[in-house]
Amino acid sequence: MSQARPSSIREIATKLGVSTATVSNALRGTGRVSSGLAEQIRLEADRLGYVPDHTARALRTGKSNTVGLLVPNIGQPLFPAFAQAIERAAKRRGLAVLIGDSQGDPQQQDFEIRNMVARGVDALIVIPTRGTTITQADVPIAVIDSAATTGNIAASDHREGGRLIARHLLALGHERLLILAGPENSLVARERVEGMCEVFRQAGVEPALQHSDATFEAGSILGRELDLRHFTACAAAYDALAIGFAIAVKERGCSIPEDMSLTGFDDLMWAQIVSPPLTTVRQDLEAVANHALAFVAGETGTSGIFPTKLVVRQSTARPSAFAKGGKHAE
Amino acid sequence: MSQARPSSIREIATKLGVSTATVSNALRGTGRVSSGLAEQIRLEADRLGYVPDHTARALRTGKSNTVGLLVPNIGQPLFPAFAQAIERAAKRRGLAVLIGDSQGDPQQQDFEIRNMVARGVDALIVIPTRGTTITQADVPIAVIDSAATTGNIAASDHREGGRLIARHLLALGHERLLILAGPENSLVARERVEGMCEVFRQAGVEPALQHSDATFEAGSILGRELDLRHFTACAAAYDALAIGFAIAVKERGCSIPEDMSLTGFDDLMWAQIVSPPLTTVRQDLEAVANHALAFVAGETGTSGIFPTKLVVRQSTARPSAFAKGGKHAE
DNA sequence: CTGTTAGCGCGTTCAA
DNA sequence: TTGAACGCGCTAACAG
Repeated sequence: MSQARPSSIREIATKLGVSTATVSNALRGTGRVSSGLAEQIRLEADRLGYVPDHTARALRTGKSNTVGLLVPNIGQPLFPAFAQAIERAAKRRGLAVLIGDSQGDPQQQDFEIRNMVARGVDALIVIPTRGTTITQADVPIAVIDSAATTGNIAASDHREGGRLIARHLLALGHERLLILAGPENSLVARERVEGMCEVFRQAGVEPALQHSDATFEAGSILGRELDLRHFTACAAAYDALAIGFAIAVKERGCSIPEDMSLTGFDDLMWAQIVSPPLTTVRQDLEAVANHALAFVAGETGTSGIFPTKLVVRQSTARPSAFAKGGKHAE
Repeated sequence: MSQARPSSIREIATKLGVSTATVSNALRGTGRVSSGLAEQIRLEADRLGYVPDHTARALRTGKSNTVGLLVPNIGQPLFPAFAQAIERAAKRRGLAVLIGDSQGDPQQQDFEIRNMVARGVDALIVIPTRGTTITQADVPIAVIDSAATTGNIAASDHREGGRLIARHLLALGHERLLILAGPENSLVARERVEGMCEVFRQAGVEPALQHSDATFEAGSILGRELDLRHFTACAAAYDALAIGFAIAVKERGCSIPEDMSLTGFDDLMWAQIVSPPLTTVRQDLEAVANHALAFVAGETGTSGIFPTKLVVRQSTARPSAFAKGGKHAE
């Protein structure tokens, strides 16, 4: 249907008997071209369905108008949400997004970074795989991780999010707390947990910490194996963890929130569809994404920390301990 | 840390007193270069950390080794899963993936296609937004939709998937069926539903069809509003629909699978975490993705239809009608 | 058989 | 407004 050779700037130039430079100028509004001629050129370009070749332009200008986005694992539901936010922020700036998945592997991550730079991305947005630091590359990099990460550029205020959760649970009257703290080497998880602990300790409450992967499965295992009798509430550092935990403890006859309150973190889509819907903390992904893009676009030179929001649903309630004297089902 | 100007082929050439052509030949193993010289060149390239400039190479060769992936909405959980599969398949072939989201908007979709072509992608993988046809572009396009779509290149056998569901429900003894058929203009949904209906009708069962969006919310509304008394089982064309439905009917006191069996379609991650875990059909995303890539890479010229798999979980059971005479709770 | 020269591709940019 | 150089890797034609 369409010609194999898309028309070039030269074709237009020849047809109108002008130079390629003039066409280039006219089409981009740069330089000085008489308005009449500019109009003709635009018309002819339209007629030919001319589309500038990004590749050639990139070669000449050194700008590809493409950013690379590197996520740790796009299979985990938070990252598609991030990717979507970043894609939107990029589109607003006329940038395309080259996506890569490090699949949880630091080597893969390094490889992808190099690869993307070689492919001429103007900048990189990296959500680092746990426990890794980003090696400087030849392009601006915006790291999205935790405020504590060296070189972090955009992040949610995970620590404050942890505080929100803790205050919520304290306000409900919980004093015997289990924290599903996630992986020990995750800075994000650490921030979340420290935020919680800080508030709990100020209230004279010492929570029990339990580390694990950040997955649904890990939560499920903990829910099956932990001794729940000592706790009236459980705060997880990730929704996935909380959801896995919820399902496992329900099978043991522990009902949420009657026997135990439960909170997550991230407000994944799941959080509202599990039963009971999960009280959790939502990140402002749009804001984080936008700041990351603004940074690599040179619009700002500072890093941004963005507030999170407590989302209260039905998985938290006052402890039944008040009524039942601390006994749990089973 | 690193020099701003990545070293070029010329730099190596100058340093070794040879021509750029020789360097190019040596580095890519083409042409004739004595093995000794080739080795030296490779060493020097290594020492300088030389990385060929993809942009320049792309301009000269007309190949960018990049494919564009266009999804309808990356917020919907099936598409990240697809994206991941496609990214893997692309990586195996040394291709990078430029990702775009049409956000359910046909115009956006058109724009993205043009944009990606202008950016020099070698090929496009498009999962079309509902009810749209892909306009031919100047690069190979692999459309992933339904076997019935004109120009479809890779798809799961949605129709057979529908048959699997129907046979499963029939085998359990269900004869009064509700089908949540999804959007009327979705070819994928239509295939799934037709597969079901075909089997049901052969068994002399006429299911009731209910169209709606493919979303969790739509399922939820249907679950609240439909009159359930006539049905012992409900088969949804999408997991999201089934899950929304499940939660709504549970609130009405209808329990699954005791009062009503329920099936979904796609085997999203959610399907196993809702309660009860959902009986559904799983697509072989890897196979579909791989075929799409194989097609645009010219490895195959045919379209591929890939089998789906029934995943039986706890949302389906024999109808209680046998025991209770067809009465439902409420 | 080994290596070089010259110029391509295409939009941008600068001196004229 | 323009001609010509430019960016950088690739490649056909050519020379040693």
